[in-house]
Amino acid sequence: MARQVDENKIQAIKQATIETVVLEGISGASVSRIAERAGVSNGYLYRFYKGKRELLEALLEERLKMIHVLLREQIVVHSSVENMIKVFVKAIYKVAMESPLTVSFSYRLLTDFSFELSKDLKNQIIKTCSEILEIGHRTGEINTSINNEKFYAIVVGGMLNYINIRLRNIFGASTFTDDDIESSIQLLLKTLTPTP
Amino acid sequence: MARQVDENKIQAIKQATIETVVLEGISGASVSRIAERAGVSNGYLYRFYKGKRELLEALLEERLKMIHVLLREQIVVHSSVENMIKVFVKAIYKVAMESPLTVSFSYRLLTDFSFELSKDLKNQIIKTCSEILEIGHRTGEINTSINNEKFYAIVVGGMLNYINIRLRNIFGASTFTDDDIESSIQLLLKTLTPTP
Amino acid sequence: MARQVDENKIQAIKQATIETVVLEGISGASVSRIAERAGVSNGYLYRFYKGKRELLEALLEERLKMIHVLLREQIVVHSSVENMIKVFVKAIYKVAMESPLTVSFSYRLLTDFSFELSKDLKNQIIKTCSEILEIGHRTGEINTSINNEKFYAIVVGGMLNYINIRLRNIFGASTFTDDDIESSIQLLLKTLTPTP
Amino acid sequence: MARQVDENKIQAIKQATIETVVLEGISGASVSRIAERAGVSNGYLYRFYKGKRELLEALLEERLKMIHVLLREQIVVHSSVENMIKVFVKAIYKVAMESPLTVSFSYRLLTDFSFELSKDLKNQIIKTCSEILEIGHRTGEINTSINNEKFYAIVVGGMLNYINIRLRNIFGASTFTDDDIESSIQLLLKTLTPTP
DNA sequence: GATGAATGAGGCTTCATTCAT
DNA sequence: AATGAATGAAGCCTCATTCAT
Repeated sequence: MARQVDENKIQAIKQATIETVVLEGISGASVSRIAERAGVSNGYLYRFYKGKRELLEALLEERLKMIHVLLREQIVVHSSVENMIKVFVKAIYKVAMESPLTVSFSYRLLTDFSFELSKDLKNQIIKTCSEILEIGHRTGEINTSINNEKFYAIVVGGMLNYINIRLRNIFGASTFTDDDIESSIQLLLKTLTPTP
Repeated sequence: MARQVDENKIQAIKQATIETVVLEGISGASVSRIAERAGVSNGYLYRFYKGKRELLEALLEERLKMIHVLLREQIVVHSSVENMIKVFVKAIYKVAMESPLTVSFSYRLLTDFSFELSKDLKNQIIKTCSEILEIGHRTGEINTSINNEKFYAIVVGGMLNYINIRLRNIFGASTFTDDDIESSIQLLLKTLTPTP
Repeated sequence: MARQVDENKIQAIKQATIETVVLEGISGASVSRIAERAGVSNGYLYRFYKGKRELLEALLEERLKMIHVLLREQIVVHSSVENMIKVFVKAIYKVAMESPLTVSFSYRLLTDFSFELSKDLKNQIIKTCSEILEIGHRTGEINTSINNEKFYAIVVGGMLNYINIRLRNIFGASTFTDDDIESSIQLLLKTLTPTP
Repeated sequence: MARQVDENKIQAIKQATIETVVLEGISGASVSRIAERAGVSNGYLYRFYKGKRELLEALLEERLKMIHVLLREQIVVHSSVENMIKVFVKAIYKVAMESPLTVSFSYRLLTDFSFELSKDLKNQIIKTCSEILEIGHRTGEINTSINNEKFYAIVVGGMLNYINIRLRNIFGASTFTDDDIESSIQLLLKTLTPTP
């Protein structure tokens, strides 16, 4: 009887939020500006999110969950950390090329201490990291001085940081070459490797 | 004498700004809170800065100019990129240990695309990077696929990112060991080095 | 048949409005909350009322008309003011016991100067009051210093106020005894009676 | 050095709040309208009150404290309940004539279940009521069936209600005669008196 | 007819900025 | 010179109302 919820509009809100946060900064991302960019009325987003913070955190959660899945998938498929890293890095670059703003968005909120991930996702990420670490330590691929936190900082944080800086100047025409991917992989592996 | 007082107050404002931004977030850093922390009246701040944004950008500029100087100094003193990196990294860590909030501050604003560096500083940074790169390419220490942007991303961005993540959990008691410094150096050199 | 359904829904809306206003306050009584409580869609309500204010005023009008009828009926049946008051008070208490929220609702809106009764109802009430007054003055039952306004304030306002205060603490288990009724009657009569 | 807080403006805010609530209803009393009427900027009142609710409750508290004082003073001066009531009623009427809106304001907020008095004031009021009751029960002036709550409802609530209804139509030129006062006194005394 | 998706005016509040003192 | 009183634009959010379905 009534109009159906317009899925396009929800997507538009998500997309507009990501764009606005990245292009105008977190404090520049006012609800009005997001709504305007999404082509939606000011109060509409409150039908789906309790407020602005919830919107941002939900999006951060969604994006990081996606990244986590990329990491977790590798455990199932590969038995060496090297291969896990290789495939993971390639996957991240794929995302960065397809929707660069998304990566910047994740990075920005992750960097801002005032946004929190859910306990649940945090635990999953820690679990995945320790599983990979355990493998790496067993196979001797990962330096024993590296703990969960450092591993995450290097692999996820490091990748996001690097991509973010690169993206800063090349939005739109963002192109990463195979060399970029390959050198990132080598970089990460080297960092994790035990010092001889 | 009068000028002395002013200098102290300006320093207090700068320090308060850095602390407030890092500890309460960019959006939590209102002018009142900064002024309060600096022990200065609300409007006093406007004697030196046109507004809040100018204050933040001036501070960012100042901090990054400082970092730039650390980099530039090396060109004069050293002839190999390896030594430049070594001394630069040590210098950055020194700053991070003496005033960790300063590093976090620079990182936070640098990450936020809505804050801009001056054209002038940008150019200087680019110039310094290309001079180092030129040396590195001549001596064969740096991979030819690395351009100005990548160099900056890796050396400055990478360092700030890594230190910031480490600082996140250890404010106050922040201690970096010689091992941290050494491994960062090795990491950067490895990344820059041409693949054999 | 179709009309039957409508009648039920209108009643549900009315009842829900009364409950919501009393239990959540006038400003807490949003259209959505009323509609939700009535088990009706948000917009359905606008088929019968132009807007929220009209809904509230129509209900206030309806309830006060009802109270007015209780008063007016007495003129036809009784010839002494004493009897009029007696029966009227009993009738009001009956309503208060059967649907206490209704009484609170009328009281709340009547108390709020921003809601208006229709000119028509106002005139009817004035007319009824002056007819009773005329009788009372003729029979010597009512003090000549009491005019229409005072009469209304004492008899209707006073009753509603007293019942409302009592109800405030006893919603649900609201019980008024015969003593309550009797003492209210005595109180009103005494107040109206000429001082010897 | 800096401007001094303008006491007039604070008074203007209080007065404007009272006027707006009474004349436009509680829900019509928006912060903008209050500020406008007070001739003060929109955000100014947040320097003195945390928010709209606090402003209203502080004012309610202030006004009711004043009424409570009027009641409490009588205990010290008089030994019979009759005299206490007499002087109290006269005092209330005085207030009603000097600043009628104030009385309406108190009544309105008191009637709205969503506004609360402080525990402290509540306790003081209860204490005062029970002291008067105790005296009245000892002297036989007050019906033993009347408890604190009923006493308060009849004496304070009843007076406010009556005055409020009367004021509704006569703002500005509000005049209460000595007869009004006298009949209110008789009314209250009669209500409290034990039935023979 | 009936729904509830969608709107946007308006509410409350914060805070950068100005300016009288 | 320095303060902080005062402003008002702009932010977040609610909700009465409209209208496509």
